[in-house]
Amino acid sequence: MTYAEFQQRFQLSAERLYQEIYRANREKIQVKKEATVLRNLTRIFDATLKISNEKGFAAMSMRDFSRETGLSLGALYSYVASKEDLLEMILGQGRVLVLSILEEAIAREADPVARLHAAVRAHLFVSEALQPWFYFSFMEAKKMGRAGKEQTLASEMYTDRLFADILRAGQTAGAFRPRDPDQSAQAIKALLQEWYVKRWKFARTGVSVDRYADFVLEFIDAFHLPARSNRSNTPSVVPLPARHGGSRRAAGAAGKENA
Amino acid sequence: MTYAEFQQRFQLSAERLYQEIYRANREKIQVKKEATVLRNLTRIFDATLKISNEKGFAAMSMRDFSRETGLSLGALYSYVASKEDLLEMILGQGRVLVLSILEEAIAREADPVARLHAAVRAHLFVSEALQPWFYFSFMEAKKMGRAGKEQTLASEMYTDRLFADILRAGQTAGAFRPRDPDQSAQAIKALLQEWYVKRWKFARTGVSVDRYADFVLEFIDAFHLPARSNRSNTPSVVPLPARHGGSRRAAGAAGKENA
DNA sequence: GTCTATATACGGATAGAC
DNA sequence: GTCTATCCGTATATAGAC
Repeated sequence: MTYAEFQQRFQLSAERLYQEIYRANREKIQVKKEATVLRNLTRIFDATLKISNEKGFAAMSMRDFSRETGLSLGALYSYVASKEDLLEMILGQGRVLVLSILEEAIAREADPVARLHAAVRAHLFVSEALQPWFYFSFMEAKKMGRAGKEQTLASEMYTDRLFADILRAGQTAGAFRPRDPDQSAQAIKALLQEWYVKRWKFARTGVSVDRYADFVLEFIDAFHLPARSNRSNTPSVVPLPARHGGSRRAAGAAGKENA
Repeated sequence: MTYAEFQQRFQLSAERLYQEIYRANREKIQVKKEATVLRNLTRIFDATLKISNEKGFAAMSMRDFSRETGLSLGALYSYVASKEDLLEMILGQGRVLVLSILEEAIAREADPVARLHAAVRAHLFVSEALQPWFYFSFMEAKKMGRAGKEQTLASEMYTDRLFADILRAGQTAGAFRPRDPDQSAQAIKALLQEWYVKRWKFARTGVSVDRYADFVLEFIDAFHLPARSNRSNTPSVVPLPARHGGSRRAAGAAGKENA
């Protein structure tokens, strides 16, 4: 599957995420006219992700926030009960959406190798479609209260297990070589994480999700698949020609993970 | 090389890092008696890393800080000009130390495979010895001013290139298969980063640095080395037995990356 | 060198007019 | 529904005694 095909199938976007957050918090929001609420919540969430991903949620003042959204302080507080509430609204709902799509994407695959590939691609594609949210979630999750942290941890362990189970099943079926499934799952997730945490690097080198997905899968396959399917000296992912013009963007790139 | 051997050779510790920070900032510090300064700076840096790695540097108030160090607010300000200054002192000096050790560790290795292995092990071992600093640096680097961000970026690109150059040289020499050296370097760094960013996971599963180093090297080798050396079905890194008692620690673990 | 007490500003949050 | 004006706690940072 390519990213374009994924998008055609799942129609995943920030707007979709925002709608889900709205649906889950409808009663807490004072303003009632749906069209208005959706328009302003979009501004609110966009601004939160933008400012936070530049300098951190804690460093985002309500006044920065007011300026970026174009709404006054008073208006903001008729959408959001508190700054902490804003954090939990955003973090809470995203996880559900991500997991549901991941599961739907691998459900139809029976073959272990196909399941592994589908899961890797799906994770990369979801994090591509919702990159600012993923980065935000990664950086800010620890600042939530006790309940929020436990949910984050649970969801982290859930995806670890999702990958580990695919590997275990594949090893039992003889499709994968014997490798520690738990360590492999964690390593795979580290490679997936790289896509949304270090996105500015990929932007600089002009690597697309599809290209990165191919690369990651070759890397993972080389370790897990039997040697026979892994003897090639001509990878599908060939080196790019050196990009001498790339350094022009270097100066301002640190911290602009959200560009 | 094992971690124990690494430690015997380099004697790397938080104290060593703190001494280097002190040397680089000696004239800015008002207090002059060296023994006193070193004792209190140790408390100051330990407290900063501890509190920040729990809830973020921005959320650490000077009163938290005063309580943790056992020094009054007034005393703190005779060591540190401002909170921002504290951030830059800590982040600035660590990078230099890390790079010097990395280079020293690979200098004596001529063979490409040995160089790659030495670099991977050295990076893991340095980040093990200075884990709180690495985590802090990863999470807080973007909150620095313009100059600080550029240095961070430069150092990030420098290590990228260090790994990419080893791969390139090895490919020219025929020791590695043709794989995009830049993408590989980034992937390797993602695996190294996992060690200090998700440390609570390794603590939970009881994985040591040495064990993780073996795993990462097998993973990397499977992708880069010619198929002949990569056909084994009996990896040196065998799966651990399942740990059923592990979930007891689950509840409080999120956010305690620093334990 | 270290403390306590305090100046000063900035933060989140709310009241009430429109 | 949105705004302006403002409350009030907490933050960083400093002054000056010991």
